[in-house]
Amino acid sequence: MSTRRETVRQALATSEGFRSAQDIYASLRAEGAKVGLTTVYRQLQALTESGEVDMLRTDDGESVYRACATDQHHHHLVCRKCGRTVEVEGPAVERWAEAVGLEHGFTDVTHTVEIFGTCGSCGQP
Amino acid sequence: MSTRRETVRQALATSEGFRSAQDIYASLRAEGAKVGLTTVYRQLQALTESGEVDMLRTDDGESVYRACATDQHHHHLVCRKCGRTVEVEGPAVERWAEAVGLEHGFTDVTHTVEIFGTCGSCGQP
DNA sequence: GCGACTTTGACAATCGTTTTCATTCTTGTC
DNA sequence: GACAAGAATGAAAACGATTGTCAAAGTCGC
Ligand SMILES: [Zn+2]
Ligand SMILES: [Zn+2]
Ligand SMILES: [Zn+2]
Ligand SMILES: [Zn+2]
Repeated sequence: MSTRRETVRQALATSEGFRSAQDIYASLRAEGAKVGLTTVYRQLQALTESGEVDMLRTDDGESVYRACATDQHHHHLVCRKCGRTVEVEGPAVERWAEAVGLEHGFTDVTHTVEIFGTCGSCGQP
Repeated sequence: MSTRRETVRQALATSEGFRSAQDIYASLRAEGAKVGLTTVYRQLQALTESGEVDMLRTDDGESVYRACATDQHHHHLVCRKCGRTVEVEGPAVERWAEAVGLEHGFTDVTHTVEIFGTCGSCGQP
């Protein structure tokens, strides 16, 4: 459908880690794509809502996006320095979160789980 | 030391759930306290750094603060509607996160885990 | 009281994100 | 093709939480 959607999708597809909207916008412009910042935001939002793209917030409140390989529920192990990201699953955590919610009488239980660290490449001084 | 620190501490102590800086500032002003927004931010930052107060980000990017009962590492089960919050611990999750990090060669592994839901009181229409 | 140092808070500045709205495509119809 | 109606686009303005600035006010030791 939208050619802009494809442009943004492509930018994410060729990225290893999570990237911010501004970041994506800048690199798209750098490579000559004619696209506006507003549209990048809109497409990212649409892609996120459709589940094609994962979004999370960095420590400083910026939203960052990533096109993950799997479309199943999963979490991330993210390198604080280079952004390298590994998709991880943890059935035990899923069950634990659900159980904790029910145990306290909560319904519609969801959770956010992210793991941060310094990856092997970035760890060597 | 600072009387302002105590004011903010008190505002948090009498709150059940997480509250934003602006929110705290507004209610302090409402009850006649003479304090500036900048100072509320500063005190919250100091309290957070000292570990007395927990901070997390809401879906819409706002930072919210809470004076938790325990000073040990823990996570939260938060009601989406009324904000009621339960402090929860999950040794298994701690180990899992650490293991996932090491398994992929990551060091200085940390994690964020929050559980959201609708509490019993808010669930009944 | 006085100087040195710290704390405070009104205000301006920052910055990611969202709104606005006029212009530019698309698409369906004649 | 021409043309109207609707959707998509993006430049610029608006927004809102947070942070920086800096002069005034408070604290402390003397
Ligand atoms: Zn790395
Ligand atoms: Zn999960
Ligand atoms: Zn509730
Ligand atoms: Zn933990």
